[in-house]
Amino acid sequence: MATTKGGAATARKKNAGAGTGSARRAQLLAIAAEMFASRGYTQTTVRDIAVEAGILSGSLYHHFASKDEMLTEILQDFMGSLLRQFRSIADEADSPRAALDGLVRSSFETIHRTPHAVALYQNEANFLGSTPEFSFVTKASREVEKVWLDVLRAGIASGDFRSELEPTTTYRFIRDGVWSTVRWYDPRGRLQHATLADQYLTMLDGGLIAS
Amino acid sequence: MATTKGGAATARKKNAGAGTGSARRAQLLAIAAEMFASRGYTQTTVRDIAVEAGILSGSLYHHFASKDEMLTEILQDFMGSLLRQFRSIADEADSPRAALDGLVRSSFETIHRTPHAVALYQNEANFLGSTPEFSFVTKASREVEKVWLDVLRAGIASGDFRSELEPTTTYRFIRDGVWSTVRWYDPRGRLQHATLADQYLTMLDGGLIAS
DNA sequence: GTCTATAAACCGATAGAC
DNA sequence: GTCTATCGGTTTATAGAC
Repeated sequence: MATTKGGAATARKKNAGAGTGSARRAQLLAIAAEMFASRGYTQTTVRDIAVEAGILSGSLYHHFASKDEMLTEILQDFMGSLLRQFRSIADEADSPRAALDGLVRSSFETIHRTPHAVALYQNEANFLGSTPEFSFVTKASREVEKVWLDVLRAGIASGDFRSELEPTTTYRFIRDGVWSTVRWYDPRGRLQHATLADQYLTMLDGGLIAS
Repeated sequence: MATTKGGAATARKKNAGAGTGSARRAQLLAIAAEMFASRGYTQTTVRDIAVEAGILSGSLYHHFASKDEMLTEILQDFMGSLLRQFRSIADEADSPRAALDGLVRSSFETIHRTPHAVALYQNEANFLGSTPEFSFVTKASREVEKVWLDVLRAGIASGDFRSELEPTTTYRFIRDGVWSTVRWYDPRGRLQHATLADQYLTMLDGGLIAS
């Protein structure tokens, strides 16, 4: 744990000199993310990742200090960019309705763009939350929640959203309904992510019951 | 695999004679379910379960042929009773609206009553679906989907539900939104499952947007 | 940057005594 | 029904040659 950054520092140094970007490191992380997402973090062995990358398991430790470090880096990159994305959408929206619409569409876009990271977060976040090493995940989740809650509360206050809705519970229902999509959505299938967002917003905005 | 039922048969035999019910077996399964749900199936070791039960890991194999068998039995009991429950609700409902209302409320009730089994199904179903031994889970899931889809289609056909909704996608959104609740709902907390169902149905029926 | 070789720990499962 | 004792296999991770 104390030597956690050894391999990483070496890789970054070399990369900074070459100027090509740490392509190898990023490539290995992409492989790891896909396998972590599809078969689960604990079910994926470092051997599995190495074989998929065409090297031996020991060689992975030249790039990463531990298996945990791979997961940490994947989730940190994901949570960081997600939070920035959500904040900019909420900041630039003209109305609570437009903000919520943008947040939902951005979420489906994210599922389309980085399904592995989303699935990983979706499947392992609960377990990870209990270990101190991954407390940053819980922390980032709370920041994201704050953004959505502000939008919902503003909409209820302005009369745009129904006042019967309890903000926190409503947020959780929406969040889970949207992110769970990653379990069955196929990025290469015929159902486009924008269409999916349309369908979800149709249901969410107007409800199920015909008037 | 061939001797899968050895331990079980022994336990049931002894139990049938004593007439006390296979209380020990059920108790061990309850312990296993809770640990599988809270820290994940693969992250839970047979040693963990044994310690929690106050025995040694080897002793578990007197009751169960394998760790897999414990998971199978938990999920089989759960999926079976869930399917029966859903079918009876759909059959006895007077209208599509009443049927959907009943299905949703019954789901929240199930989360309240057996949170561990729900969480287990929610967290491991995707992974389990790929192994032939647990194909019964996927099969039961499809039967459940059929019940919900019939209700949604009937409601759209009768004009009770909005015709813009695509049944399959709508079902998945509802399913995920409802079942995901298990991740944050506390059965012993102050928020009752019936209240939660009310809040979800308020959002689902009428939508977010104020009229 | 990768390979060879291996350490150290852990896992599921078994055989047989009590 | 539980314990003692242990086997065989797998896992993460390390040290050092190339």
